[in-house]
Amino acid sequence: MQRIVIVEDDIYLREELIHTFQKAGYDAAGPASFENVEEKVTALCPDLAVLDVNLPGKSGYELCKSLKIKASFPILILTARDTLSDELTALGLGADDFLTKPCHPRRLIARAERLLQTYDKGLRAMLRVGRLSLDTDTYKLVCADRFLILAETEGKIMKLLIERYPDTVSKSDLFSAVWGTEEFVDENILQVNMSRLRKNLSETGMEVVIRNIRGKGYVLEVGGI
Amino acid sequence: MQRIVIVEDDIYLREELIHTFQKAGYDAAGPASFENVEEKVTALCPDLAVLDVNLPGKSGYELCKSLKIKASFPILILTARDTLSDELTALGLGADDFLTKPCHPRRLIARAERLLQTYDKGLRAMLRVGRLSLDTDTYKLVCADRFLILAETEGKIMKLLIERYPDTVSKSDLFSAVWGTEEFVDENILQVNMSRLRKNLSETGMEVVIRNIRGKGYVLEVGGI
DNA sequence: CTACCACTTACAGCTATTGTAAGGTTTATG
DNA sequence: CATAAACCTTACAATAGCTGTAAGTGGTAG
Repeated sequence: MQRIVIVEDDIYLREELIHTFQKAGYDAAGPASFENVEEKVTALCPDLAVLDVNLPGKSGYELCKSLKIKASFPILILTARDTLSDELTALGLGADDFLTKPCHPRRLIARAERLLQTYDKGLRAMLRVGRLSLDTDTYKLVCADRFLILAETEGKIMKLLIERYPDTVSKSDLFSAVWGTEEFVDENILQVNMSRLRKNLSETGMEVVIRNIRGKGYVLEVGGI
Repeated sequence: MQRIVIVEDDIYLREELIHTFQKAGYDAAGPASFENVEEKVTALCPDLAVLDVNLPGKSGYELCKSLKIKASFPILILTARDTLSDELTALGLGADDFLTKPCHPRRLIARAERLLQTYDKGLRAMLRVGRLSLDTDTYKLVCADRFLILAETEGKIMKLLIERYPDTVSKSDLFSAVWGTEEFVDENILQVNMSRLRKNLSETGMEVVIRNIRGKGYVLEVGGI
């Protein structure tokens, strides 16, 4: 479930926002007091922060700026209708999106979902099996405290093995996934790349093994699962 | 602050563990009821889970196994002294570390810290400025929904610009960081690579600009901060 | 205007990756 | 235990992408 943090001083509006998001299936929460708000927000590891910048003492602007520097999540700014968005951009806040309040809940949800989707793409590149993860853009394979950057062909093999884990992957599936054809012209090329991949895995000392099932294909075996 | 989740059915032991970790400066918490424990644990995005496998109904083993498959955090297993760790490994739990209870708080903290450190390394490779992040192993640069994989030289330049953000970085600093020498033999090479880097950034449509300060050096400017 | 700093493009050497070739090892089976 | 099929490994050459050099253009301060 995706977590949304609401930063809003008006208690009624805050509860309403939280309720709106909860109804929409999100894990929504918001701090009641504003001491160390920044820490409170980041500690929650939210997927999205909804932030009212018209907080008491103008601190909302500062909070937005400092969150922006470190945040790994998008920020949706709520602002009173009479505060021009030009003013906000002029202040260099540059949030991911703006919305003037009061606003229709459906409009808010729609904007929030757009932001969540956009930011999610960055994470979609990560495949995971147990403590093993693979970045399918760079083919960086991480396992516990070790990592390994695979060449493209080896990376594609690893990708399929992880996607199909814990099932055995047939050779023809590997051929179509890596070379785009089932009629493998040279049967050997897969084995050569398997060999290279296995060598890399063992040289890095990763507890990851690719086991061959005679006549069936290959399976991934991850240590510590 | 790093978050540690405790899964322990004995209420007294649970509170003691939580207290121990809180005293040590961690954000510790643990669910009181065991419905949907798995969801509850993952929803908290912990940096470490401490798990008593002797939960009622043997469900502790199942929980550990299913967490292990998806978890991005290490798991420290607590087990009664009479349950042999061999039995645990035999069950294919393969946790990141074991500890028999009761155990000395300092011992527990030490083990936990070792695990946190180990897993942290994978994240240390990530530099961040606002919504911009750089993996210094692969030089994958991510900004909002776009990404770009930089060549080594361009990546090293980007790395220094991010590390020094928002300061201006002098040419000689760039030379020593990228080529390891301040006496830049050919002044041009830096500009060539700057040119390539800028071209890549703009072609990807990233809101990231490298500005030249005549006679001083270069600064990074990230959109949306 | 001019000297200096900054930018861009083209080119050639180098390195990592890839597929081919050839030969070795393991495993199932009669 | 002999044989064939499946699987594994190493070496080599072609290729593609990265890097620095060269050479020339554009912009700015004094």
